[in-house]
Amino acid sequence: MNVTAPALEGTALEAWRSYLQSHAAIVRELDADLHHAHAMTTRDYEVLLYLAQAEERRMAMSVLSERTMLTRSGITRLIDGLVAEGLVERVSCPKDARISYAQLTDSGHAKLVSAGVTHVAGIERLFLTHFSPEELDQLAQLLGRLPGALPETGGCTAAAEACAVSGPAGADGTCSVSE
Amino acid sequence: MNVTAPALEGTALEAWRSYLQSHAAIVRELDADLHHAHAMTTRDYEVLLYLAQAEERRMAMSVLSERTMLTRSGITRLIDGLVAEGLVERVSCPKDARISYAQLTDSGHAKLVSAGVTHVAGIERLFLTHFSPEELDQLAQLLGRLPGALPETGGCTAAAEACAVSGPAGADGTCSVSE
DNA sequence: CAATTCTAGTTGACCGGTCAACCGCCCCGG
DNA sequence: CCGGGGCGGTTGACCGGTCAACTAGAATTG
Repeated sequence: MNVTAPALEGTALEAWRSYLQSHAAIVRELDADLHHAHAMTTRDYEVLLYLAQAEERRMAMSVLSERTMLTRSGITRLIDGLVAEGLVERVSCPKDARISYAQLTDSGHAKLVSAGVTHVAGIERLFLTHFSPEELDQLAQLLGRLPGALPETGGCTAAAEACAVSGPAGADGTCSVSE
Repeated sequence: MNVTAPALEGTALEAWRSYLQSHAAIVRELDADLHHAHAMTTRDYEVLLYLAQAEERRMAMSVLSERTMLTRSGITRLIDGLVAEGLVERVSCPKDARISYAQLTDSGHAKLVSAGVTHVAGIERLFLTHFSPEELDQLAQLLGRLPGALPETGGCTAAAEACAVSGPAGADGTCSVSE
């Protein structure tokens, strides 16, 4: 008996396996870096970055939950943590009393900035340095076809777009955070 | 203030972001498939596959924990679950009473086989179909350089090697399970 | 052989996340 | 204007995993 579809033999699988394994290893390491250097989770970093990029540095919980691909309760709890550390505040919306915003504090912003340095360095070291610029283009072009990847914005104009931080689940942006 | 290292602008990031996002989306979907069709976790699938490929269809807990990149306690609990479902049995080692093996039962094997069909189909659908054979080679070649990926076995001989199922954390093999 | 030390596995406490139930508030139709 | 339904957010119960402490059995050494 054989579980393998006939098509799945030889090198096709190698791409898949490298894809999986490298991802696991890289993400693990990035997490460890961030945790070690800033006592912070990749998730934390991600939402801090989202907030920093947002209008007024605040976002409604549910918007945040969509972006991060966490459930609403998940985001509630994550923000609870950030609030406890003073990196974020909850502010309520005058227009709609149901909404509560998570707003980046100054200390949250500062922490994001310093964490960003190590995080970006990690991406550089673990991913980018392994390829030439042409190869990175190639990769972007190939991986862009996969489900979930942005459909390869051929010459996207605004930094805003290019910056749109990571995406579903455990992504991490690497964008400018201006001030 | 700017978090981004100067080098990290433009398209370089696109490769990284597609890499992250596609992985999240694909893995999520694969998980959902497996869960929906077989009420089983990708982790479960992974260890069942390891067991199926192992000598005598059994492995010591700690070996299993290395392979799956779970902690020993994690593997204990995971196996607890599989035992409860009757997919695996614990058998003790006559030579060394400290060791206990997890051994695949017939029903576990059957379940693996049927789950394998849907899982492999998922990989096909979500990953492989997006590329031509040449592109898959390219990808394998590029991704193979990343940390954690096997170093591109140029013409690896044995199926055994090619089959060495996924790797660290949440990998999933796609190999033959013969009997 | 006894004492030490190392290894395999399990267990308890906890953590980060989900799911489902819930509360409070908006909004829309009588 | 008020009653019901839908939406935003939080909360409780649980789950899958880690870490640290522990137990039992090997191995090593004097």
